[in-house]
Amino acid sequence: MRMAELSRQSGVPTATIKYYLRERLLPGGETTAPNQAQYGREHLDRLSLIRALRETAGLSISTIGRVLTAMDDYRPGDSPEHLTIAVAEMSEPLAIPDDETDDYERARSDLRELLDELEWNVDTTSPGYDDAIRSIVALHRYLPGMVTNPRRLRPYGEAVRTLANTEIPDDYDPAADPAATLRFSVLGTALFEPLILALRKLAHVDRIRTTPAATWAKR
Amino acid sequence: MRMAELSRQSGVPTATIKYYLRERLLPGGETTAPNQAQYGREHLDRLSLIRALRETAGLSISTIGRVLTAMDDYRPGDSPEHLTIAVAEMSEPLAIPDDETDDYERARSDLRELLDELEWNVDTTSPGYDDAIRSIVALHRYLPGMVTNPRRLRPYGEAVRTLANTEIPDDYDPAADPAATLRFSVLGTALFEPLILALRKLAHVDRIRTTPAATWAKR
DNA sequence: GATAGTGGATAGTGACACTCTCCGTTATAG
DNA sequence: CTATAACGGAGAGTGTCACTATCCACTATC
Repeated sequence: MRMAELSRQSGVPTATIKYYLRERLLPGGETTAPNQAQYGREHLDRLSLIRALRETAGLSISTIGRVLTAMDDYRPGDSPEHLTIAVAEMSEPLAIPDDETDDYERARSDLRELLDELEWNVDTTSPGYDDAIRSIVALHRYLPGMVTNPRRLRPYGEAVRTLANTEIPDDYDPAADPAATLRFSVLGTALFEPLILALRKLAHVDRIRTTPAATWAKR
Repeated sequence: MRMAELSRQSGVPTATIKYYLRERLLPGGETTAPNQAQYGREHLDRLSLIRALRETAGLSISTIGRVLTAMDDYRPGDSPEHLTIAVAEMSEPLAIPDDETDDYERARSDLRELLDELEWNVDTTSPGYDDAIRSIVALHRYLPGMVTNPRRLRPYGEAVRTLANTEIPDDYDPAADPAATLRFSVLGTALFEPLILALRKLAHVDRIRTTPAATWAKR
């Protein structure tokens, strides 16, 4: 398969494929002549992964590059925890502005309290940790008076724990097919995110339409 | 308060404030002379809302414009369901490409089945509906073989329903302070989103580190 | 009355994700 | 064995976006 066919099957314009090649998101094909290369199923799969992360998850090209590099670095036999390294690359590391260390300290202690209460076996380098800090700081900043202690945050922790339990079943075996597991791990994280947010909005509508009816029915 | 002071208190550069004024995100101050205007607390609050939607929720300027317009159109006395109109503006309407109607039809029927099973009182115009369709289509497209019937999606629905129940408590009274309720509704939707996603990643790490230990401990 | 600051208009900037054009080379149809 | 189409690769160009900088005549304030 050469470029035109790769473009046709993937639905990605050749100019864009060339761009991804330049950015090293996509490995080059096997060159049969100075200006001829063969692409295979692997390129098709990689292209589909890139488009999913780009269009659906909204990641930038450079972030996708980091995620793909982390995925490529995975070796069968690595502990399953390595699966999370690629996921960690999906978010930016935390940079604390000089004048806001207090806010971050408070957020850190709130999160630590929450994680202790939930008895989660995670640490400050785990994927999601920095994002959680950022979110809690934003909550303090933009919804002043919003408490972010475990009493308030625990429902969120419990809700996502039940999700994690179904997403990673008891018989989950990362050793079975490491490449497929890795792909599923990254895509699952990225593709289910917008679904969760969308369903939450729908749940809000249902809740407003049904439960507090008594409050406004009498007006 | 004039522009320099508004900038100092909000932490937003004057050039950016002027830009928001041009884009009509921020109403002009009360003009006391051809080149003098007074700004108040309302401008400070609005600016904080804009920054939250921009920086934390990552919404575009034009989307923020639509959300703010919807918020401004809210009138005390409107049914609480109007609270969701501003939230609906946070997402793009669904545009179905000509050649993919089948995928969308399948996604629609899967979602309908799920909503029926959950007995949610929502419809196709509710905020989140189009996003959910988009997500399910992406799941089919990028994780072929992924089933999206209620058996798979129900845990997500149940998880966000418990969230909605704590986010909108039984004694929730939208008539109490409509402006504050509206602000809280929009900001709550936007600011808790990244927190949910971050906690989900942490839950995955915990799950991988604890439960399926038996699977890889023997290697 | 000097100087700093103001609101408003216009133009410029840098990042981003492509997209276009060109080139010499290679496949392939007639 | 041509003629033509397609190829891979390099570089420059494009459109959008969210600001940011520069001017300007005018106003506040010391």
